[in-house]
Amino acid sequence: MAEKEKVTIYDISKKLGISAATVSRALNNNSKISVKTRELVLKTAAEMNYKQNRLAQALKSGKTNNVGVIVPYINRNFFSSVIRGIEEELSPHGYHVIICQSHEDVQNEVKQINTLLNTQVDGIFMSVAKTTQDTAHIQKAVAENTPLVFFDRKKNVPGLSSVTIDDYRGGYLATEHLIKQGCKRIAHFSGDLDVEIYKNRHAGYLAAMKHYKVEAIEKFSIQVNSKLESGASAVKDLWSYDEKPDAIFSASDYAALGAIQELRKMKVKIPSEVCVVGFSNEPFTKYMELPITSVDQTPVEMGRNAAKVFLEQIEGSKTLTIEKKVVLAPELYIRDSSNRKL
Amino acid sequence: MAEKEKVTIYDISKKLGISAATVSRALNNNSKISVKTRELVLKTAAEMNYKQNRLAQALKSGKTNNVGVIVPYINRNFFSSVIRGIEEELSPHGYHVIICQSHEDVQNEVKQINTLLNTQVDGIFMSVAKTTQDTAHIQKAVAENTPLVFFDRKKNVPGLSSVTIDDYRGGYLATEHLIKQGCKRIAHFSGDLDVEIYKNRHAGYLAAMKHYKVEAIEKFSIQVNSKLESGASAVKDLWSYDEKPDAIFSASDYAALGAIQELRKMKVKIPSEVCVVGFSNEPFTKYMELPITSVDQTPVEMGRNAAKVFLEQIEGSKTLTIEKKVVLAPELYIRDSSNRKL
DNA sequence: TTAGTTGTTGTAATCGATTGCACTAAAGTA
DNA sequence: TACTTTAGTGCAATCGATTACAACAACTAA
Repeated sequence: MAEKEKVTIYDISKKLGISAATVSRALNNNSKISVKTRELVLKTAAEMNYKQNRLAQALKSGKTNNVGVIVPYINRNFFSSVIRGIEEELSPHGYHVIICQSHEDVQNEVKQINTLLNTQVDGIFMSVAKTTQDTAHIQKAVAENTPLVFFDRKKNVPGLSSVTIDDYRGGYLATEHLIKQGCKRIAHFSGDLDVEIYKNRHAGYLAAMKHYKVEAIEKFSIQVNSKLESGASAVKDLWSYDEKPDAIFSASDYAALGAIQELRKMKVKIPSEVCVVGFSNEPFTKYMELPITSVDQTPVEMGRNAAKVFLEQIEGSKTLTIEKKVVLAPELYIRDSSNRKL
Repeated sequence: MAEKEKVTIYDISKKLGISAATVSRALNNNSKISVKTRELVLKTAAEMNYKQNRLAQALKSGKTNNVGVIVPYINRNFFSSVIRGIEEELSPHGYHVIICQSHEDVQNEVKQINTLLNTQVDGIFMSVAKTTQDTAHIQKAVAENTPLVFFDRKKNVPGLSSVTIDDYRGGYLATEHLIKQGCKRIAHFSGDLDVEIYKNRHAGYLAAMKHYKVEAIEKFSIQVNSKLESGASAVKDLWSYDEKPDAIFSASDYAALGAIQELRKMKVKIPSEVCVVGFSNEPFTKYMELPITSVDQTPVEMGRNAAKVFLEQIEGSKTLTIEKKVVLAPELYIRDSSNRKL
């Protein structure tokens, strides 16, 4: 009884004694069909609870209305927010979003791209794994004519568009803010400088220092990872020096938090003695007893923009691929950890 | 030049002067094919860079290897973690995960289910919107024979499986823990009691109170939403009474945090004067200067389990649908906000 | 030598929707 | 009245892969 009774256009055509072609045309609002027939078909289709089989349609048209998103981990706030942006922008256009995780591993990236191409997605969005160097797998998407848009972490592949934030500017803003708080010895916790985003944040930091003629002490630049312990141990290192920093700009919120916890243990007062600024505006930064100043990457906006670039790309002339680089402005959220003017 | 040259089995068959059927069989390791032919086909397919068109295959087989997940918002930590679990469990089986957001609105839920059914997904996972009452749209999936598995927020629909955590037990554990800390006047911040999970947490709270013979003062049960302000204002209400609570078990981490912030303003000492326990184990709870005790819902496990239920359901006999209710045990993470034995 | 196997491959239908081309009948024109 | 348009439909091929059934060759058994 609970038989899956899938109604096709043939069922409708049989019932009405007309051809399936006519039914199809009526359902698609084709102009060369009489009003009478169209209404009859539409009415019958509704009655029979007809549902278009998008699979068949996809096979015929070569368009699945599916897009794939590849991120390192889907449950990182930043990535899930970008995906939210993509979904919300694309959903009204009838697209579905398929998610894939690379687990920060190029091998997986390769597999995911291949299976996505196999399932004939209409486009791919991706933020590459930290370790990704070779871009052969990405070129493949280009070769198959599937639009691919990078977000946040990109690679330079000719013909491919990207949406990123201006990490340089983020680094600059954060540092400038610290300088304006009166800080003179500003340390920087950077991520892996081989990764573009961290390199840019670092460059922004240096540029601000230079612009305001504040000396950037070399040993004050420390490489950390996005873990609390990493920030804590960096603080320990820094405070072993005679001259101690009076501010920290961390490229990671987690390292910033670790630093704050360590500083508290050392009874260093924040922000009066040391100001701290993080990066990413992770949800926890605003919930702390001492809320942490951070650079927001506007992830939802990033997703929306990536989606828009994709839409332009497929709606535009198929043959002409336009490489588009969208750079979003980061926003500095000033909170207690660096606000001396309370 | 960058022409999308999709190689089909016909191209292979033409090149080798054999039929497409033979090629198909060779590629599918069909037993009734000579080893020689098979190897020749496989070799040629590789040379021509043949890629199976899974769309055509899906149309033929009626199986897309896609599943849909419907959640209120994808960028809530809990939901994205569940999705991660689903993805990681299903991906090795060749499934892709399509995500949809209901924005806590039944209308959207209806639309999403319909479009998912249209695209012929092999299964649907969902956590219903808070306001969902009517289940007609869900029944529809049942009628079309598409397996649907609820997680966390479920509805009672005959034949449908679900994976949830034992909210009752979570409420009980949290309350029991508070009692063992010596708390006697334990308040409860509940969510909307019409929502099953909140009702159960509340019931668990009451059960523990009863079991340990601690009086559950009625006006100490306050309904809040998942916002900081809500928790803060609930604290204000409570502290207007002559007899004040010495513990708060909040069904929401956010309300718990709001409560803590308000208590701090009032110079109430935590945990010595008041112990606080939250629910969900949001990432921020462990990062606070005063880390917050919370009930973990093991979201990734929940996702994995939901995926397993789905797999059993489709791999088992198609005709026999088994309703399976998986209930996971929540875990209490005891942290400083309620730990007096430091 | 003939009938019966076994192994291998081809033919053609199928999944459901779309669409170029052909055809019919009604309307318009001379 | 005879001829051209034009609106409305149907036929059949197509998208790419799968598979029941038929066909055929080679080989075995009688």
